[in-house]
Amino acid sequence: METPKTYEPQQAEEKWYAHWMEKGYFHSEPDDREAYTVVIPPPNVTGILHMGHMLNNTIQDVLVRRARMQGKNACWVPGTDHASIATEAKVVHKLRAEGIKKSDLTRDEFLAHAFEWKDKHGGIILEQLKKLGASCDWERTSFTMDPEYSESVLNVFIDLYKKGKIYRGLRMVNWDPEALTALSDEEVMHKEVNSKLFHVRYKIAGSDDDWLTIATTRPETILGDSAICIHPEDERYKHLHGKQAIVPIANRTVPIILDEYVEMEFGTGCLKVTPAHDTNDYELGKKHNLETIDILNSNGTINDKGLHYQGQDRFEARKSIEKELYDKGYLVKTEDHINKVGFSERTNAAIEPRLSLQWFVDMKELSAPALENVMNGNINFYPEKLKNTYRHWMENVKDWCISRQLWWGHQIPAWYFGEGMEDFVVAKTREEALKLAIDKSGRNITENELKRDEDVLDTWFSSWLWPISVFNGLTQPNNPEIKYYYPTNDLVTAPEIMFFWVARMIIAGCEYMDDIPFKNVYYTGIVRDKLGRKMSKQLGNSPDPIELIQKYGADGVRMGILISSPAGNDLPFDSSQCEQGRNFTNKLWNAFRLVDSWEVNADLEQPESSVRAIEWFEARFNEELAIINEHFDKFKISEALMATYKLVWTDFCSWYLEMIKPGYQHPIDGKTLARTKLLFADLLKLIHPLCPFIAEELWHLLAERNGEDIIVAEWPHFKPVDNSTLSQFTLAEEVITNIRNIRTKNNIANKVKLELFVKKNGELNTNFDSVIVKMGNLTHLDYTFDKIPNSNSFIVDQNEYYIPFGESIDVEAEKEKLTKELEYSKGFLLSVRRKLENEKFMSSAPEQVVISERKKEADALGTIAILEEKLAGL
RNA sequence: GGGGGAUUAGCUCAGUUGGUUUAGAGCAUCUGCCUUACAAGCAGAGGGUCACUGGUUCGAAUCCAGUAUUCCCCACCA
Repeated sequence: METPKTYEPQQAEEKWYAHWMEKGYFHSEPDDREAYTVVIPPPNVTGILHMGHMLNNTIQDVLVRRARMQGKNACWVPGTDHASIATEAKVVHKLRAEGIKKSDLTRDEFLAHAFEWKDKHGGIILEQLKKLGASCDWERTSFTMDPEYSESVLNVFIDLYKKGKIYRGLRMVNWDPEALTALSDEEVMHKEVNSKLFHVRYKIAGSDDDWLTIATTRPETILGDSAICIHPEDERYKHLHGKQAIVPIANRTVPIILDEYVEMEFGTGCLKVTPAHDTNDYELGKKHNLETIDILNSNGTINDKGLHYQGQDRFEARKSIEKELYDKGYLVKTEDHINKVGFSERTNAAIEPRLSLQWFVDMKELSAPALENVMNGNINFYPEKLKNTYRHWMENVKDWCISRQLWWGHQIPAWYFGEGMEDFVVAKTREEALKLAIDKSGRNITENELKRDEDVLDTWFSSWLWPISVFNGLTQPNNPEIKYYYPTNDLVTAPEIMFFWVARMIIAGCEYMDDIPFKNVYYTGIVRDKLGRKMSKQLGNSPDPIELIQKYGADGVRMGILISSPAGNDLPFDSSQCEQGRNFTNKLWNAFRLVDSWEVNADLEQPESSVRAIEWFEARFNEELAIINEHFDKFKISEALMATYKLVWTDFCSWYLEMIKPGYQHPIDGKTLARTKLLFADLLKLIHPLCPFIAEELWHLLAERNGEDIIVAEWPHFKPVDNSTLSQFTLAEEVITNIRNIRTKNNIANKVKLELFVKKNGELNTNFDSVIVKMGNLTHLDYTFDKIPNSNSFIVDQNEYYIPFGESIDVEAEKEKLTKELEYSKGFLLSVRRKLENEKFMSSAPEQVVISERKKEADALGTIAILEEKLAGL
C-alpha cells in the first residue's frame, strides 16, 4: 500500500485518543510513584472553547504528558465552574426570549431552568478539549456545584464566620444595575469615558441673589444632595462658612460643610455631597452626620425620592435634568471632561455605588501567609515579575464582598429570625439553625419564622477551594487522595485572574490545608490578533479553534499556539503559525516515509560515513536533550519547542538522514537502519508532549510495539556528550557548506561530482572526511602540500581547501573575495589587539579571558598569513 | 495619581553572575533548484549604531542615572 505524501491527521487523532482513553492512560490513582498534579482552571460550565483556552490547555497538556513520560503519576483534573453571574445572565436571557420573566418564577422554578440549561450546554467545552488532545483524567471531572463540593463551600463559610473572618455589614458596594447584584472590587473594570462636567449654581439660603457653583458629572444625583462641601482654607468661599444652600429643583435646604477632602483646584472648588451615590460622599456623610437620600432603584431607575423623574433610567434622567437646569437658569456651563467610570466585568453595565447590606470576608490576616509563601519562593511565579503585582495587591488587600443577589450558586447558609441587624445565625441546615436561633434569641422560634438568606456566594468563593475540593479535602480531611495529590504541582492560568483566583486559592490552601495549593504558577498572556487587538466575540477576530484543528490538525494547532508564547507575554496569533506547525508534522511524516522506504541488504557493510553520522547524531541529540530539559524545567515551553523543531528538521532531516541515505533504489545496511529507527523513536518521544498524535502514529508505524504506546514511553535519559565529535562535525559542516556555495556561485549542478584537495596548515581531524565526500558529492578528497592553481578555494580553521576547475577561474572575483576576508580578519585582529595592548586589561582581566584573547590573536594572524599568501599567488 | 514591566533583524523572540570571534534563532525576504521522503520541499544569501543620552569599568545588549516610546496592574478627584 502506498503511504500518502502528506500527513492526514484526522484519522490518527480519533484513533489514538480513543485508544488512550480505552487503555486508561489519563486516569490516575495514588500509588508509589511521585505524583504530578495539575488542576485545570475550570472554564464556565456553559462556555465554549476560545483561543485563550487553547493556549492555556495546550500548555497544561504538554506539562502533563512530559511528566507522565518521566515516570510520574500524572493527574490532570478537569472540570467546570458554575460561573454564577455569567450563567444566570444567560438563563435569564434565554427565558426572556421565551417570554418568561425571572421575577415571575420562584427560586426553585428558576433553578430548574438553570440546571436544564447547564445539562444541555454544560461540558461542551470539555468535549472540545478532547479534540485538542487534552489528557485529562475524565473520571475526575468536577463541577463547583457538585453536592460534595457545595458542602465544602458552605463548611468554609460557616467556619470563617465562626472564626470571625466573615461578617455582614452595611457598606457602599459596587452595584450592577443590570444583573441586580453586588460585585466585588475585582469584578469592576474602570474605563476612561468622555463625559461632561456640569457647572450648576445653588442659591445661598436667605440671600436675595447669592449663588455658589458646583461641578458635577452626575447632575441627576442632585436630587439626593444633602450638603455642599468646600475646603476650609478656600479664600473664595470664606463668606459661605456656616451658611446653607438651596438644592435646585428639589428646593431642599442643605448645609455648607467644610472638609479638607475637597480639592480647591478641581472644578469650582465646591463639591455637592450625595452620600447615597458616591463612596467618598458616603464617608463625608458619615463624618458630618448627613442625611443619606437614595434616589435610585436597584435597576438604576429613579425612585420616588426623585420627584417627577421617578421611573426614568439614570442616564435618561441625566439628560432631562440637564434640560430642566438649563431652562431654569441653574446650569452655568458644561465642559468636556474625561473621567473613569466603573463597569461590570460581566454585564458591562456602569457600576452604581450603592449602600447595601452584604457579606464580607475580612482579608487582612488571612492573606498574610499567602503573601509570604509567594515572596519567599515556596510558590514560584513564571514570569517572576508578576510577584510584584501580587505583592502590591496583597499588601493593600480590601475586604471581599462575597454575597451576590442571584439564585444560581451556593445559597448563603445564614438564617434570619427577626429584623434586627444581629437577628441571624449561620448554620448548614435548618435544624441546626433553629437550635442556634433559639439560643441566640432566648425565645422559642418556630421553623417557619426562620428565613434563609436569599443571596448566593460569589463564584470565586467556591473556586478558591478548587485544588482542595476536587479531592474532597475538606469534606473528607486527610483522605488518601488529598494526601497524595496535594499540593498540586503546576497551575497554568491568565494573569487577569491572579487576584480573583490565584491569590485566593493560596489563601484557602494556607488556611485549610496549612500548605500551599501548588508550587508553580505559569501565567499565560493574552491571545491577540495580528493587529494586536485582544481576541473577542464582539470584534469577531477570534478564529474557531475547532475549525483550526480541522484545517491544520490538532498537532499543528498546538505547535502554532506554542511557537512564540513565553510565559507572561501576549501571544500575537496568526493562523500562519498553525501552518508552520502543520508543515512540521508533515516533515516528520515524510522523514518516516523515507526511512520506511529503505530495503535492507544484510550483506551490505556499514559505510564509514554512516558510522560517523550515527556517532554525531547521538552526541547532538543528547546535547540538545539537555537543553530541552532545561527549557521545560524553567517553563520555557516555546523555546523547548523550537529546540525540538530544529533538532528534527535541521539536524535529523537535513543532515543526518542525508548522511546515511543510500543512493536511489539502493538498499541500506541493517545496522544503520536499525540505529536510525531507534534514533527516530527517541525523537518521537521528545515530540510527543508537543504533538501527541503524530508521535503516537509514527511510533507504531516505525516498529512493532507489542502494545507499548509512546504516551507512556520513557522520556529519553541524558547520556554524556563527546564534545570533540560535535566540534569536528561543525568543521565538516562548514566545509560542506563552502562546497555547496561554490556550486551555487558557479552554477554547478548537484549531480556533478567534484574533487577536493586539502592543504593542511594546522590541526586537522579526518574523522568526517567520508561524510564530506558524501555530502559534497565528491569523487575524492585528497591531501596536498601545494596550492592548486585554477581552483576555487576556501579556508576552514586555517586549512586550505581547493576545488580545481577544468577551465580557468575568475581571478578578479577571487581577489575580491580574498580581500574581503582579509579585511575582516585584520579588523578582528585589531579589536583583539586593542585589548591585549591595554595594560589595565592585562592586569585586571581573568586569566581565562586573556588566554582566549591570545588564542584569537594567534588564529587571526594565521588566517591573515594564509590569505596574504594566496592573494600574492594570484 | 501610585506601582511594575518592556524597547535587540521586516515580524515574534533568545541572549545565564558584564569577557566564545565584529550579537543569535524561527518566520518572512531575495537567488537558484519540481535533485524519486517532503514545493507543506531543497540549497545558498542578505538583513541589527542592541530606543536615545550620559555614567561606572580594562571591557556594557547586559550594571547605574536621565530622556523618549509603549504595555500592564492598582486607585473614590466630584
